[in-house]
Amino acid sequence: MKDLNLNKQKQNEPSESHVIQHRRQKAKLLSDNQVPLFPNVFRKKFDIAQIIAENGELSSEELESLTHTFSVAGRIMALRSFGKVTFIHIQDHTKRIQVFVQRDVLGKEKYQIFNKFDIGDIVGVEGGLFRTKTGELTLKAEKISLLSKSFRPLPEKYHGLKDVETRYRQRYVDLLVNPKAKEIFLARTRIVKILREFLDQKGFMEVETPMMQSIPGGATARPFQTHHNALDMKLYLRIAPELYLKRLLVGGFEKVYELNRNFRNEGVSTQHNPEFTMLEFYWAYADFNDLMSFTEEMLSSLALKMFDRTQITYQQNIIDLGPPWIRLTFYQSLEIIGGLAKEDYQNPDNAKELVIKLGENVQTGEKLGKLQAKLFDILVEPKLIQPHFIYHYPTDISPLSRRNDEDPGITDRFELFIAGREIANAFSELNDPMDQRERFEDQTREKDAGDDEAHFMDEDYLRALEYGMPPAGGEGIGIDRLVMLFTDSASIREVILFPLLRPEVTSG
RNA sequence: GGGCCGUUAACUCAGUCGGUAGAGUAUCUGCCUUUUAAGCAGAGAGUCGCAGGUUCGACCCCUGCACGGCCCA
Repeated sequence: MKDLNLNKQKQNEPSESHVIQHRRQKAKLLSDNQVPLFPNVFRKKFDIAQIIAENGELSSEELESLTHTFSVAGRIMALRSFGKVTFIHIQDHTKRIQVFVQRDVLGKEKYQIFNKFDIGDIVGVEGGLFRTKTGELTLKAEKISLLSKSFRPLPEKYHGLKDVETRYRQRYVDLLVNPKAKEIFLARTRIVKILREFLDQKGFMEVETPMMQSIPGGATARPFQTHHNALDMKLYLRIAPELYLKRLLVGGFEKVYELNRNFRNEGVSTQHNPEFTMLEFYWAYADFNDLMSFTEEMLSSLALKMFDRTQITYQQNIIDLGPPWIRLTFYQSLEIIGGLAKEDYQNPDNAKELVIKLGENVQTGEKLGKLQAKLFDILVEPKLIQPHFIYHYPTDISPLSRRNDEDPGITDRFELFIAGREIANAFSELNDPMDQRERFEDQTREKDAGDDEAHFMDEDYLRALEYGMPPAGGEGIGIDRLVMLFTDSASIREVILFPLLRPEVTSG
């Protein structure tokens, strides 16, 4: 095989990295020598982790006495050549293992071909195991073949890929070179799986309801709009599955859940991505008190399954998810944690003045409940580091919740806060169609007054309630935030594989 | 939407009171049969985010824009 003599060749495309050009030329050289660049014929017999688990403890002598070979496939992540012998590390979806490649074993021709392989190439290897002088379990290659040629250089081996923008835009590279990134998404998958198992085991049934809705409901948020061409109709991406799941309670399913994407047309921050994942579940013949205990059990058992204990560390805070969690009413929290007196938050003028003093905007005609919620957001929420259930929210910010039997101004609703953030929102469901209609009408008035987050009127939902919905409790848990908590991630973008970014500016 | 910060080689980063750029890794060439951030010798590689302005001269100073990060709304 010829040498490349790359230095003598003029680079005619200066916009492209030299590494890429070199690799194109190498690829051509391999092709010219009848080495396929992307063959799909190799079948590996082992995952690397399996080989290490089953043989990692064996002595040199025991390894020598093994009669069978091992075949693995993976990406070359490191390459150290000594001329007639080369060490590489290959990585598959489980682990890395060192491979020792010798000219005397492969033969001159095949070794020369192997010498054209690059870091980043995916290869298949077959050979026996041995231990190097330094004791590392290593595969002695009897055969090594190219399975997929790589044309782009991987990031620097020591510092890895740090640039946050590149990590998000090219997550495939991030996952390849940053073990922490990979761990986060493995954890995410485990968390989701454990939650599903928990709900399944409790007799809940997973369902799928529309993500494209003609009336977006179930949350206070601005929706995305789209259009269906054939039916020539306006559609919205759902902001929540809530109203559909409750229709299913009317339909006779008593325990349902949905764990999937919602879309809200709002800004991007460390805690908001326009598309995000929610778990919502509805439980007939249960109320918000039942849901508090249920939530304690669900999340503490999740911690136990993930870490074998109920304590988790989040951004330097040790948070104990072991039940029972602190329970305070909304008003209690304003007083005890927010440091307010009754007249500060119960008198609308005082509340309004205080909100403005705290630097928040107030719209004209804003209801007391909304002002109180703003006071809560500023004065209370950031202080709720350990798990807190805050319950009995004002009725006028809870248009789908059942009123409290003693006090119609508040609802049987709670939110769960951990690490200063809302993790769950739950309530005894409002199943009185007359009350629900009035609440929708209220919301419609607010929408007309300019609140584009207010709820839409949904006549079909009201019709469903008129057939009769069993008394029930329902809850939503933000999965992204939960994963942040369990993976100690400061930004939601760390737990979303492909977070929303502005389009990349392509030069030329 | 506002404030602050960042953008220099494929990657990680230096850098200059304003005199058109450096290191390590990676790449290429040569040597090397137990290395592991391998080593040694040599070489190539940059529209200093983009566009204007000030200046004899701008990567550096000024303005605008783009993308990203953090904080605030």
